[in-house]
Amino acid sequence: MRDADPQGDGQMGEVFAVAVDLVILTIRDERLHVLTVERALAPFAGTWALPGGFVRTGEGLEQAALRELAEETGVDAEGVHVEQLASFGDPGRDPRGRVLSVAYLALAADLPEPQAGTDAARARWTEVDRLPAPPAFDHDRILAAGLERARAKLEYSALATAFCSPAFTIAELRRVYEAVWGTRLDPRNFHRKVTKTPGFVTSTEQTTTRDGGRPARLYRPGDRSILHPPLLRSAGP
Amino acid sequence: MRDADPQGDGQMGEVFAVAVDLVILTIRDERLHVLTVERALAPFAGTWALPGGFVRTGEGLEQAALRELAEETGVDAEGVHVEQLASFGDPGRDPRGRVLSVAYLALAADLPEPQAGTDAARARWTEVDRLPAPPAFDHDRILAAGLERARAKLEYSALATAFCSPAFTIAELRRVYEAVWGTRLDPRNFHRKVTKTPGFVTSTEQTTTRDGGRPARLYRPGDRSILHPPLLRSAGP
DNA sequence: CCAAAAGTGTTCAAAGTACACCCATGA
DNA sequence: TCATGGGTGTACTTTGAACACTTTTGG
Repeated sequence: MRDADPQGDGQMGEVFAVAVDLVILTIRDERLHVLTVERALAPFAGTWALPGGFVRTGEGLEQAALRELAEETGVDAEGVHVEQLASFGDPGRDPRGRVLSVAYLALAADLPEPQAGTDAARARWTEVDRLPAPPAFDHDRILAAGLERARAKLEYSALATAFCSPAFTIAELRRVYEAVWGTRLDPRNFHRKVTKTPGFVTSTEQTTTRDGGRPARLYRPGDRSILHPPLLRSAGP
Repeated sequence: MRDADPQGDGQMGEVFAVAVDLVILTIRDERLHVLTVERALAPFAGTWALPGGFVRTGEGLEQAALRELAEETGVDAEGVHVEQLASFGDPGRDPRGRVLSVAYLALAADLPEPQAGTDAARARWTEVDRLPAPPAFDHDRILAAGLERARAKLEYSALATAFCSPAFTIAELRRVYEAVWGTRLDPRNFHRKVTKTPGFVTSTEQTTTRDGGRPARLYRPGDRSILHPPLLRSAGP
């Protein structure tokens, strides 16, 4: 099978168009938001969708994702976490033909209001649990996969720092967890846990009072992406 | 971008062939093995590769993965865990043209010696840390992703039961962890931990003496796929 | 001064670790 | 009988949860 002509005639392999779609998450006003666009053209004109587009000739997948990210948000890859999420390629998911979409998950600190890209689509931040249903294509499944991935990875990785500005306080990091998980965490125990997990955050000498009260020390992301031990959501009572 | 003709002319989107490749893992002789094929045709004739093939017209991605799995192992999906792993589609990864490969991870109980599929390729089980280097295409990266996924998921999911026969003993389950992680676990504490994690395994009334010694109770996989609390690899001393 | 948030100490409970010990089989 | 692995009890250590308390700023 592997040896069929890759430009096959449909016997050994169908011809696909390949798109990248992005689940771009950020935290605004202590709530989790996703970047959505309103489709201008058919199919699904007028309904919301995830930003994305086709992979160009000679372009890598992640390269395409970063290009779309820049087009939609005006942000270069600097400081934004991007990882591949999953691929969706079942027949019939796009009425125009056989389209495989490679979904990417991007996590960013609070970004400026997005600029519409070169395509005529209005982009905006939407709170994830106030989305109008349903989106174009199978983008509800893609978004669900992105949210699940983000929620799970907060537990055992240092991913939460990707939602923070380059220098952040422990309280700001805690509000990331609270927004993504929809829970409340004890500020004092959280502080201890984070600062005692090796490689999670590294202390700077600076402090800030931007949250009011006593000055809080500023931290930068640590050098480890996997946390041992993980920060577990409690199973609940 | 999303609105380009999906059968585009290379301006708005390149034409891809889409393949599925499988990382099929099992445990034989208490060691982790992966199913490999020896390529008969160019490119990379004579080198090992992961089993896989092109997605056919009108065929879903997982459907294609299950078909390849059946072709290579003679096993139907029954009792085999299959999940999507990641996609690899950078230009140049296949000398024949632009090929995107959607990799799947499959975990199975010890299977009979594989039958070669319809393609002229010899398939066999290979111990994962005794693989001759390097494989065809970027299959070393795909395999590495599969191993990492399997190792990580054992911690926080009930995935290990996918490596066991339908009725298994706790010791057999423990040997799965030991093989995949390459560690030793205390049989007594492991037993308690597994049987006290709700939904991990469900007890049957039967016992077996196939491992020698006192009869061991047989278990079936439980109803939960996510474990709370997880079975953690220790960070080490 | 007070309010607010940062950060530390302390206590109790829950979970993990190590290992002594008994159990039920086959040879 | 002994060897072998299954399974339980228990003591000790580590971690987590709850919360009283002190610290350092702004107003």
